[in-house]
Parts: sequence; structure tokens; C-alpha cells
Amino acid sequence: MPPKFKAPPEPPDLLTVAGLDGELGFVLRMAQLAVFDDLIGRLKKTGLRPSAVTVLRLVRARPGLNQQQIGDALKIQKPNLVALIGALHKSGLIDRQPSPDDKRSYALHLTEPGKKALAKAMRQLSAHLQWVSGHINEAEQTRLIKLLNCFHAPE
Amino acid sequence: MPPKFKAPPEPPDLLTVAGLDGELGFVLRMAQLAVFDDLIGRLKKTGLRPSAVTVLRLVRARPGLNQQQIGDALKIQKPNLVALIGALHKSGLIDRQPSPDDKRSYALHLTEPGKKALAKAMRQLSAHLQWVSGHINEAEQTRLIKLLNCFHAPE
DNA sequence: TATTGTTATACTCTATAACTATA
DNA sequence: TATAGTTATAGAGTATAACAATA
Repeated sequence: MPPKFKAPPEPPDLLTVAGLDGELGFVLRMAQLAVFDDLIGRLKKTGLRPSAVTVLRLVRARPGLNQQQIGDALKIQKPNLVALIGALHKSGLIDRQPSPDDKRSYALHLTEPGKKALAKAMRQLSAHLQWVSGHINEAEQTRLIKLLNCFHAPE
Repeated sequence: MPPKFKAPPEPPDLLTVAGLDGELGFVLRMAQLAVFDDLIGRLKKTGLRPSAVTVLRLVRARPGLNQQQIGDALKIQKPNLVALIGALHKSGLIDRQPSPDDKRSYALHLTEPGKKALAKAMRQLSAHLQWVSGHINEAEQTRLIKLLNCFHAPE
């Protein structure tokens, strides 16, 4: 029988000892930090934050959308959307038309520069998604998203 | 053959049309919002934020820890830890002893009130974990955490 | 009355540069 | 020189209350 070599005793990991790396909240936060770190880094080239890109994507998916509907979808409260939408409008990426059927709200549309900017952002998003795929294969990704939806889907 | 009833055509979901609910970043963010919403709500009773509870847990796991080590574990940068640790010290939950072997750093320990406060917070955390278990069973939770660790484990 | 968008405001979290005292 | 802790500061994100115009 060959002599037994004990593996050198690993120093017990601090997070493990504290029980943090087995807790959903903590792991969720750390994963989000890592994923958004990559995404934000790539979007730097476009001058847009993830939230701005998301707004542009919603407006492209449903031209004529108003702020309230965007806020509901992204769980951003009304006052906090004013600056975000305002900046997109000011930089000429979205257009605000007075809504025909409700004079209180604006119908939002992408401008031509807005479409171009979104296309550029989507190319960066593509690279980001490839980075994600480097960490977790497609099947696992689908499973992960399904599991995460346990929390945000039902509300 | 019984008559066929077509399901009423569901209005296509905005998030689905925009392709957001199939993207990890977005789903991750939404899940984290929901999970932390519950956790923060429960911790309100203790006057502590999740980050403060996490710091207390690390110090309990490794008495004598310094700020740098905490920052590394939680990915919080040094300047942003000063107020957090300072508040815990000011409210008497942690004790700062000058470190014997390195006069630049402080060795952190839980005080008796700190231990009590952490115990109280851990009871709220327990209730939170039960809430989590209401959304996703143990096996799925284990799988979810494993999948999320694909991102924060390797660095 | 209720809703859309807005202002004002405050609190948290995060990021960078520069200082101090030790090492 | 490098590291631990600090200060100052700025930028995001988020929360509440209240208002005008409209429904």
C-alpha cells in the first residue's frame, strides 16, 4: 500500500465559516455584482448605464410607451424615472410626443440616433452574454433563469 | 369531439417582447430586489442593514478580524467600510482593539450587546430563509446557489 | 377621486484620490 | 515601497411627500 499523503489542511474559508456562501441572499448579491461589473464595463463604450439600455429596449419593443409603464416593468418609481428618461430625451435618443388619448402622459419613441445607440449597446450586450456563457453553459443558464424567476415572476 | 375553446390571447408581456426576462442580468437583478426587499423588511426590527449583519457575522466567525479582511470578503472598498464599522462601534456592537502584531490595524470583536444584537438579527434571518423556502425547495435552492457560484467563486 | 409626470429632498451604496501612520 | 485606516468628495440608486394638469 502506498504511503498516504494527507492533503495540506486548507485554511477554512471565512465566508464558509460565517455560513454566508450557502445563503441565497449573499450569493445572489455577489453574482449580481460580478455580472453587472462585466456589463457596466462593456457599456462604458456606449456612454449608457444598464438601466438606460433597458429603457431603450422597452421603448423599441412597444413604441408609444409612457413612463408609468416603464416604471412598472422595471420596478423603478416615478420620481426616479424623470432624470433617466430626461437624460435620454436630452441626448436625443428618445422622442416625447404628447399622447393622443391621455394628455397627462407622453408617448415615447426611439429617434434615429436612439436606434443607432441601442444597436451599438446591443452589440456590447452580445459580448457580455458571451462572457456569461463562458461561466455557465446554455442548459444551466436556462435552469438558473427559471430558478431565479421563482422570486420575481409571481410578485 | 368536444368543441375547441381557444384560450383568450394573452397580451404579450412587455418584458418578454423586449427579451429581458430571458436574460441573466435582468432576472438576477429582479430576484435580488425581491429577496433583499424581504430581508431588509425583516431586519428593520433590529435597526441593522444586511451589510451590518454580515459584518457582525464575519467578526463572530473570526474574532480579531480587521477591516481590510472584511472588505475583501464582502467586496466593499476600504473608504466605504469606515462609516459602516464606525457605526457598529459607535453603537457599541463591536470593539476595536489595537492589533498586537500590526499597529496600523484594529482587531475587531463582538461586544456582549453585539452578540445579543446579532442573535436577534439571526432570528429575523431565519424567518427570511423560511420565506425563501416558500418560493423554492431545498434541492432547488442548493442547485441555484451552486449555479450562482459560477460567477462569484472563481473571481 | 385617481393617475401622469414633476419637484424637492434625503438616505444608501459605490468609486477615486490623497493623506497618516505604520510595516 | 507597500499596507491599514482615514478623509473628502462625487456619482448612482432609491424612498417619500407634495404639487399641477388631466382623467
